[in-house]
Amino acid sequence: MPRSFLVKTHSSHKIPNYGQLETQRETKGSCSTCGGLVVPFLPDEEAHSTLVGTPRPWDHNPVISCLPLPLPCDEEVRGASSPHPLGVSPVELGAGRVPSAPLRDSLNHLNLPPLLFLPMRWPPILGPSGDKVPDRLCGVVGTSRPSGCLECLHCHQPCHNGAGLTRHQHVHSDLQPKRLFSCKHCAKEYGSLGALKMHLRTHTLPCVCALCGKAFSRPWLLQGHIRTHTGEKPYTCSHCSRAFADRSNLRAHLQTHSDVKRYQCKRCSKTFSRMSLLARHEESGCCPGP
DNA sequence: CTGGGGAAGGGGCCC
DNA sequence: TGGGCCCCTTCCCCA
Repeated sequence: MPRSFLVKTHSSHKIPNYGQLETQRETKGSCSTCGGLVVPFLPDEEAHSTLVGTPRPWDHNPVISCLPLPLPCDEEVRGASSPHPLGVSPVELGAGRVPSAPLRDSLNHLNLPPLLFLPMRWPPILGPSGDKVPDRLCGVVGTSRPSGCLECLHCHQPCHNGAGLTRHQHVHSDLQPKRLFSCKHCAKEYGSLGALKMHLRTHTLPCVCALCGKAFSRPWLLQGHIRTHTGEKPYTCSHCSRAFADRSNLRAHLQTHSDVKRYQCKRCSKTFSRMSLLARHEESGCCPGP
């Protein structure tokens, strides 16, 4: 497929609105860790089976912010929903914080586990000294001890505060199921939401050239593209003084000056300056497959 | 067919 | 957490 097809022009593509996602997270009064949106709590299967209908330590000291629940639809928010798996109503869950339909759709497409949005009417969480625990500590899975400090649910290690508990629980990272964030546009999966967000840019192409309208996933790609308009070539070969707009192209060019080519055909030992040249060589029949 | 330049895509790392 | 940067790779085109 010609790569030109991969580049969406401004005229043919709606300008992506990343602000839509961002503004959804700026709602005041929500958890600053998850933005009231996406801190999935993933109990293992056993924990999940005991979770439903069974009082847990955090029922009384909800140090966790988000429980695995379906994304509520507007109807559910208004209280016309079916019984909740945890036996609580959307109102009890503080479902006043509900993402917009487009955002909800986006989140659902991310194949995230079902989420709950941060309850707004929970009583303040009190720390060891009786002070209110800041919102930033929510998302930590733990329970309070009689002494007032927090305790790890995995090994009962006492921690003085939520941050300490968070740090401690990194040692249990192998107990957490590995989560994958799936792209709604393609089948790719990523280990973090940040990586997925980065990938999503390759679909939305938010960086648009003001001169020709071509769109790119990242600003520096656009920067490199603009050089094709300006003719700027900041990367100069020290051997032949030839200049390039792209550092990688200079690197490839430097290979042409090298006596030793990096890529060698396993069959005929011929060497090539680029992998693509070697691949083409092999495809042309030097190394026929079995 | 081959070598090489140009342009661009995308993951990872660092600040 | 996001942006910038690095690096590698891929694809197209031309000599």
